[in-house]
Amino acid sequence: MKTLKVPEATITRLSVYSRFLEQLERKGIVTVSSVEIAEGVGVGPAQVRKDLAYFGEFGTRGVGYNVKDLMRYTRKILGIDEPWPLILVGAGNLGFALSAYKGFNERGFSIVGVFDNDQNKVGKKINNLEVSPLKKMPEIIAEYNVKIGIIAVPQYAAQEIADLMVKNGLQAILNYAPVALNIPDNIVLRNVDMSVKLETLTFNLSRKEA
Amino acid sequence: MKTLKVPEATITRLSVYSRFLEQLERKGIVTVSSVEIAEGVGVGPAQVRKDLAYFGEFGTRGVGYNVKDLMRYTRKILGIDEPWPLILVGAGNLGFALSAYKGFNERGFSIVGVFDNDQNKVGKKINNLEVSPLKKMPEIIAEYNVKIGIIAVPQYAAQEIADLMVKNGLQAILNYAPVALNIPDNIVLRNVDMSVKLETLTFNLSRKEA
DNA sequence: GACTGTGAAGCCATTCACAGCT
DNA sequence: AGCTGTGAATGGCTTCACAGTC
Repeated sequence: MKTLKVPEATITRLSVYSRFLEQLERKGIVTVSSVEIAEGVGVGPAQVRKDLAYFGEFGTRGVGYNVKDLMRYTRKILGIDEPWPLILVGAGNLGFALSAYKGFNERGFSIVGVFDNDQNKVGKKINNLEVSPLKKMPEIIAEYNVKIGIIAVPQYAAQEIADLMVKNGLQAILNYAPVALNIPDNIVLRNVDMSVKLETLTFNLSRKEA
Repeated sequence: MKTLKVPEATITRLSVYSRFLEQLERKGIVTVSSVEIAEGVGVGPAQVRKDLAYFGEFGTRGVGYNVKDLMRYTRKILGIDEPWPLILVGAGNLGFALSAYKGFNERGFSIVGVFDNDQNKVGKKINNLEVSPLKKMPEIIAEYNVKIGIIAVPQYAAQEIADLMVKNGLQAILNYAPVALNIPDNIVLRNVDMSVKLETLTFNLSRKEA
């Protein structure tokens, strides 16, 4: 069992396999082969086996993988065998969108605090949670033992929020603001850009016509 | 000027550069170097130059790139020099989230129709647009000359909607349902999974502790 | 002197192909 | 016979390093 240097792409796919396995389990399917997983998620079978091989030997030769077990393993590897509390900063359109989204809960995440420094937004209910002022952040983080923060503020305010999150002890940040954040490298950072994927679509559409 | 085999990763970065250039332009900055772009978006300078080189020679040696021009070029390459009308299917939580999100508009996209086959949702207002029944899809597509559809329905309904979109002549699909869709390969498809990025965070957090 | 554009080198991820198990 | 696990081969993206231009 190797441990070092797992490609980021492998983690991404692992997350997809994990969700696919859940669907199989719900259908009562007991065993699955790498070919079936591959077809289900749209990658090659060798890729599936390679990805899993980074973490151990989960299958049985001649048989395949036990769906329930493999699902548990993938969740464990991804670190979602236990629930994660999140805080979200930015109660604008995107922040509202994110906190209303149920998909996070299904994967073991729950937003325990929403913050904004706009007085007009503080106190408003957003998906059953009251929007709090930024100064309450340390309190909520301590109460729920939060490690992960989501940034959904405008670009110009993002760095300031990131600094605040780091100062308050968060260890990972998911950033939806379209800007490169400057943070210590012991903090895990991922950036999400909602319109990038749309732009890869238009790139390909424009190109097809040319 | 080469044309073939542009890596998908290059398109993704191009989209990021394009947004960064917009910010520079708004600040009134006239010229920018590959090093500055690289620092601004978090990649290497050689990467920036290579990416741009796929599409032409936009810079001046010894000087750098003209911000306004390069911004226009990138938008042109990405196909977003003209606005794109979109339709969205699925008026649940995620659909609402997406249609409320202003970031799409800023990049030249506008949702011109929201559909759902749930009678309880049809007729409701969602961000100034009335939710329509699926059978109105052909009409809206024709009226606005829509080419791109967004799928934001539950996993079990996604394939059916994809088929419908293809039948109605859409040429590109952005799929938020966690399932591998089966569509003709002349249709451009991209999948978005909202929780994958969160799971790469938890993977890294769990690993750090171990 | 500064910075772009690019062939070549280096590196990393994916795919192949088969040995090994059931 | 069927399917996993994996070393080796392949392919592709990224980084280097420098020639070319202003």
